Amino acid sequence: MAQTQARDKTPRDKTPRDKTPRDKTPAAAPALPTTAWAVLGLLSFERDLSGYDLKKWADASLRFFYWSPAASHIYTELRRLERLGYVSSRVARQDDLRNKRVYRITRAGSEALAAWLRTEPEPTIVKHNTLLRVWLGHLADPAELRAAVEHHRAELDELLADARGAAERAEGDEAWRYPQLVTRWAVRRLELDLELVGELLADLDRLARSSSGRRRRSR
Amino acid sequence: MAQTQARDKTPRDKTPRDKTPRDKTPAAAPALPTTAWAVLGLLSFERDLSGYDLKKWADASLRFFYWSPAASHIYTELRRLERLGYVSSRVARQDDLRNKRVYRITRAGSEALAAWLRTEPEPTIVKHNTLLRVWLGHLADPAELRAAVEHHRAELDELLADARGAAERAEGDEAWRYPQLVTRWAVRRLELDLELVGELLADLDRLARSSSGRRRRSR
DNA sequence: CGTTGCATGTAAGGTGTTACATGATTAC
DNA sequence: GTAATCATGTAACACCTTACATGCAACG
Repeated sequence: MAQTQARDKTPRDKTPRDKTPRDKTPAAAPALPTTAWAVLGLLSFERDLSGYDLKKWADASLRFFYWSPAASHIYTELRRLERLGYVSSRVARQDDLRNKRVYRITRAGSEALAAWLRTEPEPTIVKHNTLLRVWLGHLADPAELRAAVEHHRAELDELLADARGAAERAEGDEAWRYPQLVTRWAVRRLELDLELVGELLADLDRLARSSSGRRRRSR
Repeated sequence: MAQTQARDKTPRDKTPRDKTPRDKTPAAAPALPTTAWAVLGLLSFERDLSGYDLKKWADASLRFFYWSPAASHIYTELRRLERLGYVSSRVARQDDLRNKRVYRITRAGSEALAAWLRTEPEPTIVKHNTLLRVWLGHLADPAELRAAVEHHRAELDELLADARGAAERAEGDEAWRYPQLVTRWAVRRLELDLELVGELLADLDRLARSSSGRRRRSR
């Protein structure tokens, strides 16, 4: 009962639902998709980042415990945040490269972000697409099932390597202690996940062996 | 680089994209949202289930390692599956209760499902909304941060209890060995998650103590 | 000379959610 | 009497993705 429900939207009251805040007081954080808060959060660490920078940052940090939005999505959210007054932007001239638009969090943005942090966290979302296939194992060829799980293991390996890299790179910096904490947590979690995958493979093999007596597989 | 990308859609070729299969040979599984396969998968275990039944089933199994679709969504997917010929339905009369429409997987449905199982699993999706808040800990009050994590722990506790219940209930049944395997896996994973949350709380406390010297919190 | 990185954005549309409507029966 | 369970469905729409367009600079 915990996993599904969502980021409570503003009650649907038929009016075209104006996105601009109805008054100046930012008391409670207005309903925004988590992506917007995540992008704003990235800008709370470093100023003058471009959409392109933010995408790279997201890939190098958010990705390990949340997920990384599409680049085009980041640009869209940035424009929304600017409309709300949560970020300001300016064009940074680069003589060697193309000019870029860099963003900076505003006072109002910091306050809104802090207010959002005080709201109750949405439930964790886990969609384990490999497990879903294992769950339907009675319809699959044991060897192919195994291959799917091993493919998943390879992905975890890669993700873990990346997360470890990120954890090392993040070391030492004062202001980044919380992201560090989370990155280390992500590493530990991926390690445990890999252990579980190992057990899963063993279970799978046992199951395949035990039913190989009257093996009546089509195809 | 693994977490984001998605269920590769059929290449966008401008034509209105007919959903009905273009010919009779079901060779490759047509692109369908995972939810559709999950619903079809539920029907591969038991026949003559109503939309209502399926929702309950999803809540009692899928939920622990995937997620549980909204009831209205299940009804929509069932109609799509029937249009595709993957399920058939009939009205089951009930004299005590309202009549209901029950569904059954067809031959074509089983084959399409098996074909889908042979496709490469989509990457695992994890959106850890509590960790996202911890990640932004420098903007939060330590006590409130702790409360958020404890709230998450309570949710995990509840989910774990439910998963354990499901694991017990599923025991013994021949045809359900794979779902059992997955449910047990989900239980183990939730247990590990709870351990990690404990560690996280300890880390958080350490961090809060170490920085309580020049505590300069706004508000 | 093709690919990769930098850099931004539009358009289309799929996936899934909430809100709500409806209505009967059983349980407290 | 009122809440919960059974049972199905429509409408609106938020969220996010892919495909694609554009263009320059550097690298091999």
